Amino acid sequence: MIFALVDCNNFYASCERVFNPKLEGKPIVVLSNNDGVIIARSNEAKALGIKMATPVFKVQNIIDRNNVHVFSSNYVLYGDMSHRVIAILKESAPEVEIYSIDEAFMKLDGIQENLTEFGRNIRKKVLKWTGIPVSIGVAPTKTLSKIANELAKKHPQFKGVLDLSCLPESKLDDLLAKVDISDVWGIGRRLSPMLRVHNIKTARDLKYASDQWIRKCINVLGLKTVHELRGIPCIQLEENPAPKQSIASTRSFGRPVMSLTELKQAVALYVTIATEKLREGRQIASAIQVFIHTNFHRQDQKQYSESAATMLPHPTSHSPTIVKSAHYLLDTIYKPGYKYKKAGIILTKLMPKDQIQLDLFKEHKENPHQEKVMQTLDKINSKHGRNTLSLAALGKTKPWKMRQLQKSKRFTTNWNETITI
DNA sequence: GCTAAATTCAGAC
DNA sequence: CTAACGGTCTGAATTTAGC
Repeated sequence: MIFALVDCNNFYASCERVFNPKLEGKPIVVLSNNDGVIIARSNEAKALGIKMATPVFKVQNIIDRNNVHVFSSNYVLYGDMSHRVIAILKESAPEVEIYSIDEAFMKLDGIQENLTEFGRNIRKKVLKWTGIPVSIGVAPTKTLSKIANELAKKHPQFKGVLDLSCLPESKLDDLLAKVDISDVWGIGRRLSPMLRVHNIKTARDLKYASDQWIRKCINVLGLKTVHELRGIPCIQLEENPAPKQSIASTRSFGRPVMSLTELKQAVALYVTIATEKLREGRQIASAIQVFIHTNFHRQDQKQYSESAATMLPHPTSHSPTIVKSAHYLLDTIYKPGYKYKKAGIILTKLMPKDQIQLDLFKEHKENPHQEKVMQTLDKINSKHGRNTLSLAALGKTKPWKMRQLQKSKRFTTNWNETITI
């Protein structure tokens, strides 16, 4: 088998740069929702020592001194750019798995061409048509293609494309010996230190670890990783992802929230967001969880964190019904006197819309009227823009809504935002 | 003491 | 100027509940 992993370089930062070419060569960072932490950096920002997931205030002086350009995250823009990149990949190979907003696996079996050349062509095309630079790693397993991609990105001599599929074993091992254990797909912050203690420090060390030991000290996923490093494919390409099992919508607030009224407005908004996704996937939810908590980072303030869950009256995607349940749960967990920082809802026990499990003892049919109302609402909002029509429960002012002070325009999806001067 | 369900942990990006 | 630290999702392991 031959896999390719295509990964957009510094994706969010690159998207910002496409529509603002003056930023070429300049340091850029993109912030999380609520402008709290750094979630993407251009190469220039990385070179300044700005690390991933750092709270902005901790590197504010580096930002100021070096005139780093700072953006709030603009998911509408990034999502649209992602679609454009994926569309090009899909016309280049028959089997493509969209792995994340900035990554895709491709199956390259049966391609006669030299695979490095093939990769270079894709790279050129994506850059020309979208403005986004990508790196491509080719290998006999997904895990190795991830490593190939990392190496392609890191070492300029590969010009963005590295094919490990035709390398002799000893050469491959030399490369794997240069890959830190924490950079192996599936080895995270708990396993890396544990493995290092046992003298497994590189991808090569892990490749030659004993199966029994790995099974005992990690788990079956660890074993799969090891086999994949040996070139034995254990993780298949998933072109059609399984339907979602849960849908969450959770946000930090732009300022502390104390009142139940405001929490209810926020939670109603999160239900709206989650049920839109639910209906888009033609699913319905059977249960809901709600949680609230104070700011964990404020040791000077009293802390409170609670969650609660309930079954919905019947499986549904009707937002007013779900808001009612969410508000009921909020009533049970809310305690006055705390400064809440974050709230969220999670829809669970999802099922396909057309396969409602009928309860033997309950006379409940999905109300066709409710379904119609939701369809009409979705139609209006897709035609006239999100939020054209929304529940009164969201409130009008939303003083708690997240900060996004430095957001770029939605250049590719909104007519009013296409031109900048 | 078993299985099933719920919860927690760890991982990814 | 203040004060300031993401969001979504999955699969396995672990814990708890129900018999």
